[in-house]
This record gives sequence, C-alpha cells and structure tokens, in this order.
Amino acid sequence: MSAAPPSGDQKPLTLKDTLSLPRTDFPMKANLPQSEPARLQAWEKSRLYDQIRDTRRGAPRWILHDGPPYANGPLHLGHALNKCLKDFIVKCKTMAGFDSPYVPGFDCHGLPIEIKVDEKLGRKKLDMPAGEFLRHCREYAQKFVDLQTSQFVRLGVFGRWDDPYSTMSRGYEARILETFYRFLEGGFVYRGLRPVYWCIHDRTALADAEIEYEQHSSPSIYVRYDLTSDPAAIHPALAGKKVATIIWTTTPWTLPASLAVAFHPDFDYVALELEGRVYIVAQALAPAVREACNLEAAVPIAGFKGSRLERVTFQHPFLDRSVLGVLADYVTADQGTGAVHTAPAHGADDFQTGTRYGLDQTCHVDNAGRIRDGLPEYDGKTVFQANLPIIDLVASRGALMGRSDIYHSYPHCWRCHHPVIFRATEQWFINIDTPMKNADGAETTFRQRTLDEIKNSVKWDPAWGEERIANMIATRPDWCISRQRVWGVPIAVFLCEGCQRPLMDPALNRRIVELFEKEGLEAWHSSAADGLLPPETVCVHCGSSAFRREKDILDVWFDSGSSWHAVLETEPGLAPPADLYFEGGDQYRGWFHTSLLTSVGVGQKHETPFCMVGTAGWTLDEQGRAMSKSLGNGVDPVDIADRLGAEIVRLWVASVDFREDVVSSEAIMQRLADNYRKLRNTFRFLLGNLAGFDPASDAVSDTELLPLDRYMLVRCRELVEKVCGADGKGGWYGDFQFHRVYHAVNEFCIVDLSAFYLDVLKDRLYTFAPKGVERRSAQTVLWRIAEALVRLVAPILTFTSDEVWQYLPGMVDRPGSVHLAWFPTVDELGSADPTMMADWRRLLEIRDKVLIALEAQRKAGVIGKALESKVQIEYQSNSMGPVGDGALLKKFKSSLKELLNVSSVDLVVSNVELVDVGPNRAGAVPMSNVDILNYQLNPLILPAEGHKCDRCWNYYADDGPQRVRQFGAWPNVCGRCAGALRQMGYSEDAK
RNA sequence: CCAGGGAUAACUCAAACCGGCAGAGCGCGCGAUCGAUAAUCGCGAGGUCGUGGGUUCGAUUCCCACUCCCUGGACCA
Repeated sequence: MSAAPPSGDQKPLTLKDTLSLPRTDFPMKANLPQSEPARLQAWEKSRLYDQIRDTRRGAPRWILHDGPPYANGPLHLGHALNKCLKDFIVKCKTMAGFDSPYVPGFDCHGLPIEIKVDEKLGRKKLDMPAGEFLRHCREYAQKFVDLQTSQFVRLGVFGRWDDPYSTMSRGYEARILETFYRFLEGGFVYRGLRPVYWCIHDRTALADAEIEYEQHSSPSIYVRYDLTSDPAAIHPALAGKKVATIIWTTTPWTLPASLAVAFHPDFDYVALELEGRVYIVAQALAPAVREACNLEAAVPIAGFKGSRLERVTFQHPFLDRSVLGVLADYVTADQGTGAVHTAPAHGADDFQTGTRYGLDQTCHVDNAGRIRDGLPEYDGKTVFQANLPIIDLVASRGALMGRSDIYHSYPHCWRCHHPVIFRATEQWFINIDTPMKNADGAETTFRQRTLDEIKNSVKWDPAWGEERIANMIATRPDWCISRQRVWGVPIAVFLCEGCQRPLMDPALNRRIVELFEKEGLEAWHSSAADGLLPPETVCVHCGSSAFRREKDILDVWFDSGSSWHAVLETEPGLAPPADLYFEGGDQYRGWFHTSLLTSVGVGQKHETPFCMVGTAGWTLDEQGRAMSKSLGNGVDPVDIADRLGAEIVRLWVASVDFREDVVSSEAIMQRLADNYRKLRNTFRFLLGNLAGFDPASDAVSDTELLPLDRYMLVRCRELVEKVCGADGKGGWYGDFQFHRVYHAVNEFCIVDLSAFYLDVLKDRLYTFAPKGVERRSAQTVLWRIAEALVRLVAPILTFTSDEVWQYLPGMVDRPGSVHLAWFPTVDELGSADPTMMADWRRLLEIRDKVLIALEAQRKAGVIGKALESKVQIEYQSNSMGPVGDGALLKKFKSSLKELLNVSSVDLVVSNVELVDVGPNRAGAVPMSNVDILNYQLNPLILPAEGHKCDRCWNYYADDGPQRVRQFGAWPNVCGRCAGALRQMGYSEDAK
C-alpha cells in the first residue's frame, strides 16, 4: 500500500478521509440560555460598550434618547419590544459609522410607587418623618431599576448600564426643579382654582393623560326645579302658572353644589302642563322626558327659545338657595332634558359657565371625596355614598320626577382604576396660551409655537403621528402640574401667608436648586429649607413677612418631560435635540407631549427636543387581544430568554412590523427558535468549509472566480444594498424596517445559500483538490459572504453574530468583536453586472424545471440521488439568439453539471417544435420573453452511464477521460479525484 | 360618536407607483439522502387578496359603501 498522506505515518483508512468535509468547533447546538450569559460576562470584562464608544469617537454623532420606563415591576413584552428596537437602531447606526451613545433611563417618582410603599408600610407611615418615607420610595424604585437593568442587559441591549440616568438622582431632581423655575420665571405658571380630575382613592389631582374611561354604573335621575321668577316674563301663556323645569343628572351628589340651570340659547323649549303644573323642557327631548317622568298626558301650552330663560330663577330642590337660569351652547339634545344642572365646582363646562355668571366656585368636597358643610342626610359621606341619601332627599321634597340606573363609560384613574370626580381645587397650571415671541420677534403663543415646531422641525414616523399630536396640542387645556402627594419633586415655592401668592425670587430659586443637587428632593421637607429664605424677606404684594413651603409635588410627566434638560443638556457627549425619540404610541399623550412642551417653553438652545419621533404598536396575543395581566395572555420576555434564548426574543422583535400592532405567543416564539437553528446551521456550514482558510493567502482574485461564485457574490451585494444601502448608512436599516431585513436575510440564507449555493457547492468543496483554484474560488466567496452576513445580522443577532465572528477566519487587523465593525459596503462585494444576473435568473429557472423532472424519476424509482442521473436538455434550434436558452446553455455548459448536481449534462437540439406559443387570452397583452422561453426546452432524465467513483460518487462513462479506475489501494476512483489525490500528496504507485 | 391606521396562505411578512397568471419563509403532507446528520435536499397541497357595489375587455390593485380589529379623541349634565 502506497497511498500515504504526505506527512505523518497514519494511513487513511477510507477514501472518505481524503475528502475536505466541513470541520468547525462552532457548535450546532447554541444552548443560548447558558451561552448568552457567559458571553455577556465576557463583554462586561472586556468593557465592550466602552470599546465601541472609543472606536466611534470623533465620528458624526447620532443620538437616540431613551424614554425612561417606569420602575415598578419586571419587564413585559412591550418593554422588550421597545428596548430591542432601540438597540437595533443604536447598533445599526453604530455600524453605519456614527457615534451613537445610548444612555438608558428610568422613571422613578410618582403615584404607583408611592401607593405600593403606602401599602407596604401600612399604619407605620403615619408616625414616620417624610424623609424616612421617601427613603422607602427610593429603595422601592431602586429595586426595580436594578431588576429591569439586569433584564435589559440579559436581552443583549447595549448601553451605559453601569450609569443609567434616573429621574430620582439628585442631579436629575435638581434639573426638574430648574425646568419648573424657568417656566415660573418665564410667566407660564399660575395657581388657580380649577375643576380637575380628582381621584378620591389616591387623593390627588390627575392630568388628562392619567384618565381612562371605563364602564361604570350611575343613578340617573330627573329632578324638578320650581321657577321663582315671573313666569310671564318667559312667555305670556305661563302667566300665573306653577312653572318648573326638569334637570337630568347621573351624579346626584353634585346637587348640593347646584347653582344654576343651563339652557341652550337657540334650542326650542316647550312648556308642558299636567295637573296644574307646567314643565319646561327642550322640544327635541320632550318625548323622552314625557316617558321618563310620567308626563305622557301633559299638554303643550307654549313654545320659546332657550334664550328666554336667561337669568330666571329657580328654587333649589332641597337647599335654601336660588338657582340661576343661564345659557350655554354645550347643552345638547341627545340626552337629558335640555336643562342642565350646573355645579361650577364639579365640571369643566360648569366652571366656565360659573365664571361667566359670577357664581361661587367653592368646592365642598374634600380630598377624600367626602361632602362637607352639607345637610345631615349626606354630610361627611363620600360622594358615591351620598348619591342614595340625596336621591331620597329629593324624593322626600317631592321633586324626584324619574329614576333609573345607567351603565356608561366614566372617567377612572389609570393607576388605581377607581372612578374619579371633578373637583375645583387650588392647583398649579402651565398656561398653554402664554404669549411668546417667535424667532423673528412676531407675537405668538406657547401653543402656536409648539404647533409650529410639530409641523416644521420634527419628522414623524409613521407620518400620521404629526396629525395626532398636533390635534392634541391644539385642543388641550392648560397643563395641571401639581399633585397632592409626597413621592415627587416638590413645587419648591414659598407662599405668602398673607395673600397666598408665590414668592418670586430667582436668586432664591438658584439656591434651592443647589440644595437639591446636594441633598435631593428631601431637602424641601426639612425645616432647613426655611433657612434659605433671607430673614428680611417680605411679600411684594401684601408686605407680609410670613411664608410657608408649598407641599404639592410636580406631575411625573414633568419629570420625564424634562429629560432633554436633565440628560441631553447635562451629560457629556449628548446634546439636544436628539436625533430620535422612540416609544410606544401611547407616548403621544405622555413623554413626547410633555418633552415637547417643556422644551418649546423653556428650551434655550433649541425649540424641539427631537428631530424625529418614531413609534411602535402594541403587543397583542394570537387572538389579537391586547396583552394584559388580567387576561394572563402575556408572553414573558425574560422567560423566553431563559428557556429559548434572548436571541429568540430579538428575532421576534425583528420579524414583526412594529409600526403596526404586533402579535406574539409561545407558538410564534417556538417557530422563531426553529428559524434561529436554520440560520445558525447556515453559519456553521460556512465556517466548517472555511476551516484552515486564510483570506490573506488563500483568497483568489475577482477575475479568477468561477461564474457561479461570482454570481453569488453579486447576490450578496444586492442583499447588502437592500439592507443597509450602498454606503452602509441607508437601506432598510436606515429606515428602521427591521422586519424587511429579517425576512430578506432569512430568505437569502435559506433560498440562495442553503437550498442552492451551498448544496450545489458540496461536490466542489468536498472532493476537489483542497488548494485548487476551483475550491479556493468557492471558499473565497463563502468567506466574503460570511463576512458580510455576520455584520448584516449583528444588530439583531447580537450574541450569535459575535460568536460567528470569533470562529470566522479574518484579516489581521480586524476588530475583536463584530460590534466594533462597520457594515459591509457594496464595493466589498463585486460589481453589478445586469447581463450576468439575467443569465443566472434564467439558469435557475431551468434548474427548477430539471429538479421537477428529477423528482418525477425519483418517484418512479429510476434514480435516488441526483448524481445517479444524467440529464439531456433538449432545446429548440431557433432559441440561439442572445436571450435564447440554446445560447445560454452553451455559454454555461461547463457550469451545468455542478448547477444541477448530476453526473453529466448533454445538450441536444430538438428538431420538433417544443411548444406553440401564442397569446393565451383574447385581447391579452403579449407574453414576456421569459414566458415564451419557458416552453423552449425539455429536460430528459436518464440513469447515469458508466461507473460510480467511490470518492466523489459521480458516475463517469467508461470510455471518457475521467473514467473510474484503480488508484493505489482504491479500486474505483475517477480521473478528477485521482488528480485531487495526487495534489494532496497521495501516490498511486503500485506496490 | 369623531379622526387616524389596518385586514393578502394556519402563522410571520412581500408585491401591485402606473389595473394584465399574487410571492417567500415557516408549518403541514410525501419523498430523497446518510459526506451540514438531534442536520441537509427535492416535490406537493394551501389564497374568491375582509364584505358588497361601481368604473373597465379585465380589479386583490382605482372609486363608493359596509363589516371587523387596533390606536387616539369625545362621551359632560
């Protein structure tokens, strides 16, 4: 036996050992739940994030500013969607060459945490100093900051996690206060009595954005108000009659505050008489009122416009009070009676009307919703408890005309889900219509200037976001910024004990900010704060020298809305306006909204805090229902990461069109896990066939590439161009169309690579001379594709791409992690050649036809694997033109055997018409060339001739040049393999 | 109720700007292979393009109406 390897004494036992089969340590099984945490540790050790920052220093900056999630629970899928998308964005901007820092943040103040801490502390809170209670709040928030941080990190989100921003840091708290002072000193802020949404459970005012409408059952009553002014003044026909009107309400508890009855000035009202009494109601609503109030038999005796009822007077049904007739155009004819009971302290419209008519707006309902200074029947009861006694009271006075219950949508507190009430209280407001000046000095208002910014300075994605937020800003009321709670930044203002007006002293304000910077918001709660007040201070309004600290705190939306100042303006390396704010669509009324307002209001170097706003949809289950705790239909991203891997969560995020609502479920995650395995195996095969390949010495030049290899390189080029643009900065990544990236990469790996190129290449890679130009040509392209692909998927498959990177042979000065690399550019991947691409498109169609024919023969039992066959392709003699199959097949004759993966291919000119091609429908447009070509060839599958080579399994004709014969100890080796073996150093010498 | 968005294969997504046989993957069924092997390859079935009208020789595509889902807003008395 003389067939010995060139080195070493070990003789190969079989021909298989002489093949170049794939060889790699890159594991088939990813074992992500274990391998990902290990990789995270390695990244932390090598300080990868800092390395990324270093490599991009000096590059053009691109800033995604993080919207802080609320730190009061573990992550849900919406958080994962949000942060993974941001991570994709930052990573693809980084790989496009930008300096794109990511400073994550957390929103820490506010009611939800305060309520949780209240519950935890119970009665202990009562005898606890404010400072200690606040410490508990801080600890509670910090616990979830830490938890969420670890979970985001686990998902592979890169960022400054060892130093995120937090709205409860001392510095941030000082910046919040500073922002507030800018508003205050700029004349935007006023303190006023206003009806606001009030949660009697949480005992605080709520902003419009903190309201959700839910179904609620209310009593619905009709109440008679007797006229006390002269009926003849309304209409002569009423002279001398006992006249009344009827009001309808679903909030009987507001009746003690009833001060007026509103009529629409332009509505027709009718006077209905029954049994000596006359009732005035709107004409349009008369039928419904007759039915509800048992007035079917009443007779109309007069009709007049509502304007006749202004300043008439009524007797309150149970209080010693005169109630005024007023006019208001918000009175509707859909429901009720057309006569609206008006309690200025308990409704926005009512309040306005009260202002116009000079009515008392004092609220007699306290923080807890208890009625004060009322009759014994209901005094001290909460408003909802007071409904029944008040109805009884009305009934006992004979004024109850009708009663039922209605189930309707009603405003609720979005945090505790209790029904809220309207309550006029002293609150702090930012006046949305504060006069301002444009850059050119023209007069405008805060609202208008904000609207201008929305229109002119921000790109909204999706585009309809602009209309949405513009409508909100255009119609929103003044911003109520005060809350009557503890866990938040105090409205740190001294109020004059004499006139209750705030002390305005910018220098004092600066000192308070400095104090906050040192001690945080706790500073305001200690009496030391009083020491800041210069001893000789007197109120400029009333001369009083007694002041007290305001106890209210700021709306938490003010906190996060100030992040452009607290973070972007403050952190080194950042600056407003950010290139992008990106959150769920709910933030149009939240963070986007308040960030815009605070920035336009008091921003100094800029108007808008963002150049672009992007939004994601909601997470839904497979039935299309929103995911919620109560339904239990949520998919837990941390659980998926623990069981399947964070890559699967990331792949899911990439696979869906986030601009719409997105669907997830266990089954979908499982499918993505399967998909991941496919992608991983494709990479593994690439790596396996690059074993020992050194691009520096083994790569062949573009001109030496085989036609198939050159084609695939351009296919990859096309993919790269679609995914990240010709320069690496555009494409789908540039538009944040990650689902297109995912689907295109997926399709490329499966269709172009796995099912075609890699499959076809096996013969060449395994059996050809390892260092021959044919095999090196293939390896060169495999390497270049792998190099490009691994970078293309790096923003999404953060862990796996870096793993592949480690195993991939590289050039000497390549970065240590794929995340330090740049996106591939098209120039790396050959040059486009339209003729070549058209040729190959057609060759692949021909291949499809042959595969179908092969399958038919396989079914018939003629062949098993394709190599057991030879293919005869009949083509039409007249198809020899430039686009004809005949010409094409001849041009690529040498590639066909490999392309079809068969033992031989013969081309045969057919002397019969293969098909009669004509218009297939009357009046149809002519068929395309490709359609015609489809009918111009006919593949015939025959069993391969000759003998099978034991090494490469090809069949060769016994009389051909490559015929199978003895090689050393091996009896059946084809000529081609013999050549390969000789190049590898094996000898065929007979013994 | 008002405004915006959506509806394409069981699922995730394409295409149709400018009407002319609707495409992938995954999943499913059948088969091949045993040299990517807890892999790989092939073939196949699956769609009245949400419903109903209109324009047109021809509509998933353009127009109108409607249904359902989602998101905001309003729902006050």
